[in-house]
Amino acid sequence: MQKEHNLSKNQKIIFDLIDKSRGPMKAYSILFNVQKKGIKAPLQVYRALDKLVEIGKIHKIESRNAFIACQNSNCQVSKATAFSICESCENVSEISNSKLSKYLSNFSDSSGMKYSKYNLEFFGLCKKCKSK
Amino acid sequence: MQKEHNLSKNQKIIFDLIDKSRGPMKAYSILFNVQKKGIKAPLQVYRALDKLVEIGKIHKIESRNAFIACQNSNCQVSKATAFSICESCENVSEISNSKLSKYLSNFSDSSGMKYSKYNLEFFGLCKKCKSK
DNA sequence: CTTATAAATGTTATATTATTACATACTGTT
DNA sequence: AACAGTATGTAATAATATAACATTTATAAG
Repeated sequence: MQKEHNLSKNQKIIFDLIDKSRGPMKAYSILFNVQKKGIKAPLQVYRALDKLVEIGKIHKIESRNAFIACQNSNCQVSKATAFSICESCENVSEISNSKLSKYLSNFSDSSGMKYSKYNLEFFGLCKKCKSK
Repeated sequence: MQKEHNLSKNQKIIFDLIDKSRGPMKAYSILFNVQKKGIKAPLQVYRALDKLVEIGKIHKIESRNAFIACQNSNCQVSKATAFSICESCENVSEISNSKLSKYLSNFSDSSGMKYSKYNLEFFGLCKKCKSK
């Protein structure tokens, strides 16, 4: 049961763009693409991105400074994320594997720290690129 | 048996600084700190950082755009890294847990992609910050 | 030793990513 | 209507990172 977040005008414009995109999008590429819709400044983009990340509609791919729509319908908040990234074609996909997420969500080490969030990025070559 | 990498002058200056630092250091803070040693330009710093990352002497904390010395003596290359990050004091430490690294190194999902590298960042409150 | 090659350095300029600061407007309560 | 919280608009600037080009140093092969 997903809480309905009524996206604001800018949030909706930016989410729709990212959601339609094939891969992760960078902030200034988003900006360029939404200028015709009246969004003129980087800050307008970053504010929408911040909110969309906060509510889990998109995730940030930290190693790429790029944003991707959540591909995991029951992922309400970005607190347990895993991605596979092709180092050749830069294709990114979200991994939803319940064993992995269980394992990592319950992970604790000797430091006595309780983790509330994690982000995991796997790198390699995707099927297509491997066979080239 | 660790391959001896003879660091160059700039690499050594920058590695020593990061290694002595308590926590992760940002590129421009490194630059500021090594200017008295004759390193004047961002690119000189980034080139040394790139090399040090490549040979595994330091790691990049992607979510923070910062660099930390490898705390794991047998980690020759940055191909399997995990960190715990306190969201309050920003303390970062490298996790070396053989079960975790085995689990992740052997992980494969349905996409048919074979991973050659991963980076995992856990977030939470460290012991000190939790008790405040 | 010298020639070739790769790696590292120095320098300037510029590209890319992200935030500060401040003013205004919209949305949903009580 | 008054308030609080959220969102927007705009300009300026900070922070992070790379491109391009010239030169020098280190390493290895002949």
